[in-house]
This record gives sequence, C-alpha cells and structure tokens, in this order.
Amino acid sequence: MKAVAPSEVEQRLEYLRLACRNTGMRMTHQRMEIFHEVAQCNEHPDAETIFKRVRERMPTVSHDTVYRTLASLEEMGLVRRVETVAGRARYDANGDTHHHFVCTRCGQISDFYLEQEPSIPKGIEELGRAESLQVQVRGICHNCKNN
Amino acid sequence: MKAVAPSEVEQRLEYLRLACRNTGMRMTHQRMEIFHEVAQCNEHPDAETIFKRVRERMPTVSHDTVYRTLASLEEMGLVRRVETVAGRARYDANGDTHHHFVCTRCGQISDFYLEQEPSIPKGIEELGRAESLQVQVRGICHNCKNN
DNA sequence: TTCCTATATAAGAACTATTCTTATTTGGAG
DNA sequence: CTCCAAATAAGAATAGTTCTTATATAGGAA
Repeated sequence: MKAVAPSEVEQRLEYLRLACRNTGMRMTHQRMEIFHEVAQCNEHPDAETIFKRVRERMPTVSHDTVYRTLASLEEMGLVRRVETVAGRARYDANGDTHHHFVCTRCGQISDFYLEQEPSIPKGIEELGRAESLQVQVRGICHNCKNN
Repeated sequence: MKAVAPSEVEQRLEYLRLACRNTGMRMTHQRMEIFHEVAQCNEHPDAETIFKRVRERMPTVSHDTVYRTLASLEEMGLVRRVETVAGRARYDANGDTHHHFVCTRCGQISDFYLEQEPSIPKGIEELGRAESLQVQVRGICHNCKNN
C-alpha cells in the first residue's frame, strides 16, 4: 500500500493547525504526532497500531491520550472512524469523498473512488435526515486469497 | 418499528433446520431460541439485547452461548453481522439484499431498499475479489432529531 | 427405547478494547 | 515570565467478547 504524498501530509497538518486555532484546542506535541501518524498512511490503522507507532518516537505517550486525541480529531472532522470489522475502530484521514473495500478475512480496508457519486436514495427521509452516503464492498483481498 | 411477519419468521426457522441438517450442526433449544429472537425483529439487536430477551424464556442461557451461536449462524449465512457503531456488533436476519440507514446519534440501524441495485464498481478487482456491496447512509433518525 | 459420544452448554474467569480517575504537566494568553 | 485551564501519564475500571472446564444433550447406533 503506497504512502500518502508528503505534500498531502503537510496539507493535512496545516488543517490541524487551523482547526486547533479555530476551536481553541491546544496544539500539543501528542496531537501533532498522533494526527501525523494517521495522516501519513492510508491503511486505516486502529488505535493500538497508532499507539505503538507514536510510542516509538514518544515513549511516554499513553493509551488514553491516543484514544482521546482520535476522538477530538474526529470531532474536528480531521479523521473519520471507519466501520469496525472485529471489535476495533479504525481511522481514516482521507477527507475526500471515497468508499471502502473491506477484506472480511484480514480486516484490511482500502479506499476506492467512484466516477459518479450515488445520490441519497428517495425514501430515506422517512427514516431520518441523511448526512452522508458510503458504499462498502466486502470481499477477500488479493493478499488473503493467495494465503 | 414493525415486527417481521410470522410467515417470514417461520420460513427463516425452516432455513435454520435445513442449514443444521446440511452442515451437521445440532439443532439445540438454545440455537432455536437465539435465532428466533433475531429472526422475529428487524431492529438489528446487539448480542446483549438478544441475551436478555432469550434469558426471559431460558433463564440459564449464558453469554458465551449467545455469542457462539451468533457466530455459528453468521457462518451458516443465516444472520449478518452489521457494522458496529459504538463497540457493539449488531445482527440482522434479513437475507434479502438491502441497505442500511445508521443513526449516528443513537446507533439505530434501519433497512432500506433500492429500486435498482448498484453494480460492483470497476477497479475493485485491483483490490480483491468482491462478494457483496452495501450502501450505508448515515444521519440522524427522526427520533433523535426531536430529542 | 436405551446407550454412546462428539458436540454444545453453563458458569465464571480471562482477555481485549476503550474510558475513567487523579495527580502532574504544559500551551499559550497576558 | 507567570498563570491556569486544558491536556497528559499512569494505571485502575468498565464493557464487550472469548476462553476454560466440567457437565449436559442431540442424534446416530444398537
């Protein structure tokens, strides 16, 4: 899985600075590191993975800080919590409209894009006020298929 | 939320009998009760809810049996594990092709149907072998909107 | 029907993901 | 630099799920 382009990562970090300024949240080292970790990869890592990676550079960071920071980032709209496959929430810093291919064997989630975005179906207003639409394709990724 | 029609429940129970016969799994009282509980409602209940309801009629049923049975039913294709909203898996015995409206406030999941099913998008084969496609609409349900 | 045994179960301990508590530290305004 | 509300570290607590072990039972065989 290829990494996110450095310019894109830099732009995402700039959004973080802006969002902190706008909401009055402090721009702590921990927030920088945690967001950077999510922003630089497109593997939709879970909290434990992020915790371990951040801990390599910041050995005293705590679980709580990682979970709390991810929740804050989600509130600020900088990351999205993605469907959980087996008990663990996963996070995605890709703000573009996109969809997910979920491997039902290993849980890996890959982004894909549609040429034409589907519209919110008629009849949804009976159920509630729609805010977003996402297509999820489930299947077995190539890696798992080849064992 | 209206209940599932009795004839439909009966048909789902018939599928269970068939599936048990085909796979050599035993048709235990617990499996009957647990599946019946999922099959008769369309609220996509979570395991704890199912546990409590089954326990009313079967006071000694254990958590483990409920979780284990739901996993077996999923393997047999009789129920589907639905995206978790806040840590809890939810289950759905509606075998028809359908899609979900998820309330991001209360977690309630409602089914909806599309007049025309979307096809698996081109380009997915790069990621893996697709098996199913589901549209998820997120928003706030009427109940939550009116507090 | 009764017997047999692999499969399933109950009970509760254990495990895993996440959140809470409390004492301490720190970003950033003034 | 000083101050303090906000954020953090550490680890306890909680919630959801799975595992362990002794017991029970579905369903085939006799």
